[in-house]
Amino acid sequence: MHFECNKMITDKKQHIIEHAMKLFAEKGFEATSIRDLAKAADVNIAMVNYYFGSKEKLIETILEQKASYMKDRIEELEANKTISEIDKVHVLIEDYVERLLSHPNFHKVLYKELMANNRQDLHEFLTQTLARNAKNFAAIIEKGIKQKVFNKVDAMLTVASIIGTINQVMLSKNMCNKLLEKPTEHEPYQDNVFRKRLANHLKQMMDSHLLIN
Amino acid sequence: MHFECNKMITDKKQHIIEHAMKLFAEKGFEATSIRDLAKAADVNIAMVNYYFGSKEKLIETILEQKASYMKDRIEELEANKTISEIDKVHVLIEDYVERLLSHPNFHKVLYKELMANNRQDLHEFLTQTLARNAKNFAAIIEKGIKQKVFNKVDAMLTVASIIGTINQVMLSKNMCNKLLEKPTEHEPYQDNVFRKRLANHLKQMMDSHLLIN
DNA sequence: AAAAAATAATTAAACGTTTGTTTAATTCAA
DNA sequence: TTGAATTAAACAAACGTTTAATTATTTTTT
Repeated sequence: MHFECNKMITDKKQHIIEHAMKLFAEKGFEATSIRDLAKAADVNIAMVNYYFGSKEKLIETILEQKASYMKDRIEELEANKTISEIDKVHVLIEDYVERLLSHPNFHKVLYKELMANNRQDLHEFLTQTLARNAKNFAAIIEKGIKQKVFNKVDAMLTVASIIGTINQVMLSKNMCNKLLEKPTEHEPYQDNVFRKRLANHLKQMMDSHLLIN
Repeated sequence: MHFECNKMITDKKQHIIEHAMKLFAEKGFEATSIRDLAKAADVNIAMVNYYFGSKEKLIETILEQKASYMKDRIEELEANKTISEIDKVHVLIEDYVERLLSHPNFHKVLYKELMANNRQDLHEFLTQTLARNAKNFAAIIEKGIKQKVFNKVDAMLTVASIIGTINQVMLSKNMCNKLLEKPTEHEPYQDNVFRKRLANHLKQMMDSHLLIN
C-alpha cells in the first residue's frame, strides 16, 4: 500500500477541503471554527494547520484550486471558428448553468469571499480570474457585433446579466423556492427541470437581445 | 435641550448603526468585533449591548429597518393604471439602479446575510421581503403578457435577470473596475455615467426581450 | 426655583468562552 | 530506525457580554 502514500495524503487533504467547503458555504468562513471543521471531517483539530499551515491558507487553497475552472472552456470556444457566435453564447449559458448549479457550496464560498474583500491577495486573484473570464465571454459578443449578426449591445454588461441571473437564483435556496412556489425542502439547483428553465430563459433573452431583427 | 432627549438617543443608535453597516459591509458580520465597531463609532464597547441587547440584535435591527425600502414603490406602480407596463419596467429599472447603487454598504450586508443562512428567523424575514418584491415586479410583467404587449417570457426569471445584473456589478468594486477598464481608485457606484450605462443596458435588453416584434 | 430623588447613559474592568495555533508525546508506516 | 502522521493538552489572544461604579439627565418634591 506504500506506493499510494502521496495519493492518500491528497485524499485526506481533499477530505478536509470538501468538508470545509460545505461548512464555509453554510456558515461562512469566519463563523466556521477549526473545531467545527475537525469534528465534521472527523480529524484532529491540529490536522488543518498540519496540512494547510493555517485557516487562511486553507480557504486560499480551496479557492485557488477551483476558481479557474471555467477558464479553458471559454478560451477554447472563443478560438473556435466553426461555431457561430450565437451558438457559442448558447453553449456558454448551458455550461455556466450546469457548472455553477452543480457546485452551490463552492459558489457560495467564492462569492462570499468576493464580497468580503478581506485577504487582499486572494481577493485580487479572484477578481482577476473572474474578470478575465468575463472579458473573454464579452469578446465573443463583440465579435458577433463586428460581424453584424448581433445588435450593438453593451457586451460587458450583457455578460454581467447572464452570470448575474444565475448568481441571483443561487443567492438563497430558500428564496429561490419561494419565487418558484416550491416547498422549502425542494432542491432547485439539482432539479433538471429548473436548470433547463433557467438556461432556456437566458438563451431566449439573449436571442432577442443580441440577434438583429 | 431636554426636550430632544428621545431624538438624541435615536441619533446615537443611528450613529452606531451607520458605522456598523460600514464595517459589516467591509469585513463581514462575524469578522467585525464589537471592539472594532466601538472604536470606529467612538463609543464605549458596552454601548452596543446597552442599546441593541446583543451583536445579533444589532444586525437584525439594521436589516429589518432597511430591507423593505423598495416595497411601497413597486406596489404603488403595480396598481397604477395610467402608465404602460413597459414604462413601469423602465421606472423600476431606474429605481433599482439608483437605490441599490446608492447604498452599497447596506447592499453588501444584506446579500452576505442572504447567502449566510445563519440566524434562521432573520433569513426567513429577508427572503420573504425580497421574494414579495420580486413577485410584485413579476406581476407587472405578467400583466403585460396578458395584455399581449409582452412576449411570453419567464416573468420570475426576467426579474431575476434585472436584479441579478445589478447585484453582479455590485459584487466587488474592484472587479467592476477591472471589467470597465477603470483605475482601482474609481468609484463606479457613485459614477452617474456608469449608473446611466447600467440602466440603459437593462432597459434596452428588456425592450427587446419583452416587447413583441 | 432649588433641592432631592430617580432614572438613564456611560465608563473601565472583569467575566467566562471560544478562537486559531503550537507543543510535545505517541502512533504508524517505510 | 527513521520520518511522517496523529493525538491530547496547553497557549495566548480575542471574542461577546456583564458587572458595578460613576456621571448626566429627568422627574418629583419641597
